[in-house]
Amino acid sequence: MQMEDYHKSSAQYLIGTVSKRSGVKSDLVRAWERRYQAVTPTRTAGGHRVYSDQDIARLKLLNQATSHGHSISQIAQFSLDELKRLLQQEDTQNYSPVSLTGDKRFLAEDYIEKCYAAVLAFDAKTLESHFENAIVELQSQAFIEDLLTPLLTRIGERWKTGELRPIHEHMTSSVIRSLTYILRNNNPCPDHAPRMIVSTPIGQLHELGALLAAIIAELNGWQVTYLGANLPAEEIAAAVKYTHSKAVTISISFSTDDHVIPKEIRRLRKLIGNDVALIVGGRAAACYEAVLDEVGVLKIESYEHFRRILEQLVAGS
Amino acid sequence: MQMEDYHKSSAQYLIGTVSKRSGVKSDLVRAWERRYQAVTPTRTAGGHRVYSDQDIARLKLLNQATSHGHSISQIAQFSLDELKRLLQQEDTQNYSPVSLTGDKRFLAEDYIEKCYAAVLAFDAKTLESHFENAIVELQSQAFIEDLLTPLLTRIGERWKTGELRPIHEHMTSSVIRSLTYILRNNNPCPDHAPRMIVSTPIGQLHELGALLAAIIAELNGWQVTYLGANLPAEEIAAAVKYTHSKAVTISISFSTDDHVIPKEIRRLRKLIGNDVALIVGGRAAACYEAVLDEVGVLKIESYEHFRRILEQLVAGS
DNA sequence: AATACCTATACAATAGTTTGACAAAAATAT
DNA sequence: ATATTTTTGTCAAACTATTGTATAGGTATT
Repeated sequence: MQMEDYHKSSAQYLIGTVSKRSGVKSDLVRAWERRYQAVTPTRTAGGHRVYSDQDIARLKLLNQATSHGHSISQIAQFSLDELKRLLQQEDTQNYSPVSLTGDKRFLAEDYIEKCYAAVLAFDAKTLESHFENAIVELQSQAFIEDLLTPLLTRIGERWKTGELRPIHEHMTSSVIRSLTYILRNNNPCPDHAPRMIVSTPIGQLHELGALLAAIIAELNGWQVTYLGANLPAEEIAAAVKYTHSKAVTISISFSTDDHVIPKEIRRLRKLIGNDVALIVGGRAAACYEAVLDEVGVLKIESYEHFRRILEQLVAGS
Repeated sequence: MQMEDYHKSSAQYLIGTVSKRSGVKSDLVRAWERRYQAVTPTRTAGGHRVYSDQDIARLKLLNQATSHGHSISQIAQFSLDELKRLLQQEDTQNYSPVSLTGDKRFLAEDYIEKCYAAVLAFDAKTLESHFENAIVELQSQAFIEDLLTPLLTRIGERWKTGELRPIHEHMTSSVIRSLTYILRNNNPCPDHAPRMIVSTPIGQLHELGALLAAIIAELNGWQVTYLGANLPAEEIAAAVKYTHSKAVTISISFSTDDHVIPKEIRRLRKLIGNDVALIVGGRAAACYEAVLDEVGVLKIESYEHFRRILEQLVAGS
């Protein structure tokens, strides 16, 4: 999985580079290894030591710690976290930092608050940096489920009450769209992944739901083409044809009293044929129950439910 | 299938070309192949090595990575993605490699063709990978100027003639939006960068122009908040207030005969006041000359001109 | 025929390895 | 307080690995 790739690609530096980066002389690096196993590099076929980024970080911290008066023999075997804590305690003689042991649910809630605050303050940079940290801390899975889904739901609600303006949503989707890149690279999709088109029908300008669906599908092994909001049925159908997609997901966030949406859905079904799965999600999807049932649509009821739908589609082909 | 033909048809360079483009001497390219299988070119009937674009990008990255202290034997077999990640992490610590003299203009034209072909084939994955390689090969600056600008212009034209459909544009902007992330990380913006809002006025659904403006501004040291397309003046103005922006850039791609645009522009100027610069670009901007002059708008005439505007705004504050 | 590319081998410059020694500093015992 | 250990950083010698480059003789392409 990702973890393994990550480790594989992190064994890479020879001792000279490590020395420059960490500030610990080569001889000393070797001595610390010999005497206390402070680091345990792998070796090349020829016997040269090969270090990872973690090792460099470790040596940096050890170096700092020793110059703060700690004896190398005592701290050589500390973990990265322990070393960080050590130095933090010393730098800021204040109280101890956050407990890292807390379960992810709590962590995610914390992030939701921070992210929502950034949205409210219209601070894209901070929002992006919170997201980046959250992806690392929570792993993609929990990031989507425990942070992104509830956050976007909340944004949808607050938008209705007038606490948030359209631009808050625009800004948020802009940030999330650029994050897609990281998420995709964390989970490179297989070569013969099933394809999917994600969009929003004409008249529906809110794209957060669609964006979320696209991300979830990508993380579950689909190759997604995300088209953004507000597209007529013909266009969506054309994209399906071009990409030979097996499924289309559209998101409906607001109900309108005209008949545009039902018409579009019927048209879309006719254009893509019955072999392509049509999936509909979004807060207002329930308002069109009748049409959806009529044309054979899979309705998304929850995050879990969407995942099950995706799995079944892969299995049943 | 088309996909595969398409990929295969791009394997075509001999070692001399590869050497010039990647900056790795021919002898060394061969040595890296012999010793570590860093690249695995195909061969002509006569035994000459034949390389693909991917190989060139790969060698370029390997070259950069080695000058960053990685040992070639350790990284030679890394995938393109792993190498990119490697260098991205390091770009955070800043380090600018020497740019080669090779004529980028020609290279960029080559990329334009490839990218356009991918757009036409509606192949998002390939398009993204071309963009990624191009950013590495051309450096951000030339990527924008010699590849992205002409490519988007061409897409705009072909859209008019009906060769391309709306979804082609949607797909392209989707890909470019997620690339924003790389570009931003290549050029981290300073802490006290001037801020700018970029959007498209109500009724204008084409966002490629705005997207381009946002990217250019970011590369020139602005902190940009990109809001996407189709926003009323009130919203744009609110975003300006929230972010304390010094400038607003809006893009107008199509002229409509109603009076929506002129009204929106007048309203926008009134709402943001005279202290905030109002910049307008886009193919159809010229159609509204009268209003633009009336309310004091900076019109973008070319890539170069836009950059000058940006510089003057920074200087004159 | 000229140029560019091929293989194979060689070679020098770095940069890394081990083993062991040594003195300054710090800790401990007297 | 003084003497004795222990810890710790540094260095040197002899040797090996890595890596970029060079040379020689031949082949492919234009």
